Amino acid sequence: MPQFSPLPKSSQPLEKGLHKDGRRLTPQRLRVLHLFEDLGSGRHLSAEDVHHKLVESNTKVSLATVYRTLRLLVEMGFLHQLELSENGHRFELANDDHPDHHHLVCIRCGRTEEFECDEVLEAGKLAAERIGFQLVESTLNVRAICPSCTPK
Amino acid sequence: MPQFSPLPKSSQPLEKGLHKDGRRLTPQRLRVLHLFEDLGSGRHLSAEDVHHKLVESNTKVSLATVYRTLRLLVEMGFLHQLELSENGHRFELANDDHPDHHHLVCIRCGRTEEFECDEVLEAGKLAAERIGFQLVESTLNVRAICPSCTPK
DNA sequence: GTTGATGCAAAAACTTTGCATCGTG
DNA sequence: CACGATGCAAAGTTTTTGCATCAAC
Repeated sequence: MPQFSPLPKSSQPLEKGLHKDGRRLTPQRLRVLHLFEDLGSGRHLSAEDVHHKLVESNTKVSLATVYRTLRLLVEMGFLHQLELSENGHRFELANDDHPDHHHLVCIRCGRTEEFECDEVLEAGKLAAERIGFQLVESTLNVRAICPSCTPK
Repeated sequence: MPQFSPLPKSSQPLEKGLHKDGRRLTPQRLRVLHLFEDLGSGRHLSAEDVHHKLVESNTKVSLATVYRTLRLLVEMGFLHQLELSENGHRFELANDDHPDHHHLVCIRCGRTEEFECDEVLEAGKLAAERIGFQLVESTLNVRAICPSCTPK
């Protein structure tokens, strides 16, 4: 009988949120969320990354379920979906300790740094208000070239 | 013999930029750029949109060439590639009359509005400087829900 | 005439879906 | 034990690529 890594402790908010909508808490959903939590804030993973890491740590999960779960966790507000990659979406933990923040991406090597800026958040909020939209989130994407990729 | 719409006047900046790198000015490249110029600033087209519009106006061009041309025009700085769509990239004219601006997207219906904000640009510039990156561009993506999509 | 660009079709990359089966509640 | 979730494989999207041919320079 194969050895599986132990299931993480149940997540109260996840379980409650799921049951509220008649959904079920499954090991796969728990693992995906815990993967992000274990890695900590500020990690940007693709669906493929998530699948790889889970399979590596002996979690039985299909890529299709990873896609379904990531979409679900975004809808539920546990993850944010980032729009900064050229190829494929990336996901990060939506964490209260690490609120709305922005991304600085090197267009050559893909290195990504984060930063916070209240003025930017305020500007996004104002822009939405002024036109009568209801704000969901606003993020500043800064495209730049990092020191290692700067031509001498 | 089929009737083709007349070729637009040659674009000096496009022609010069191409020749500088040993590239060639082709009718397809000219048409793609002129499509954006004719539509004016603030239009966000997918590769498929561009292909459709060109074929509609009797321009013989393949989808593969549209993709190749869009990438080229972005590299050359004639177009910007937007990162705001869930499915597929969108492109817009990079116009001096219509400088760095930001996008407000309805996450339900996709309606997109633009706005400008100097504070945001300044924040992006500062963030890049502080970490030693060389700024390329910074845009604020505001995700929101437009009035028609707001639940009553 | 050279060599870069195009068109076509095939393939690659990414994501969704139908359906039988499994397992949570 | 009902019905939501999963796995698998197939299909759908979006984008890229190899290669023969075409055409800009």
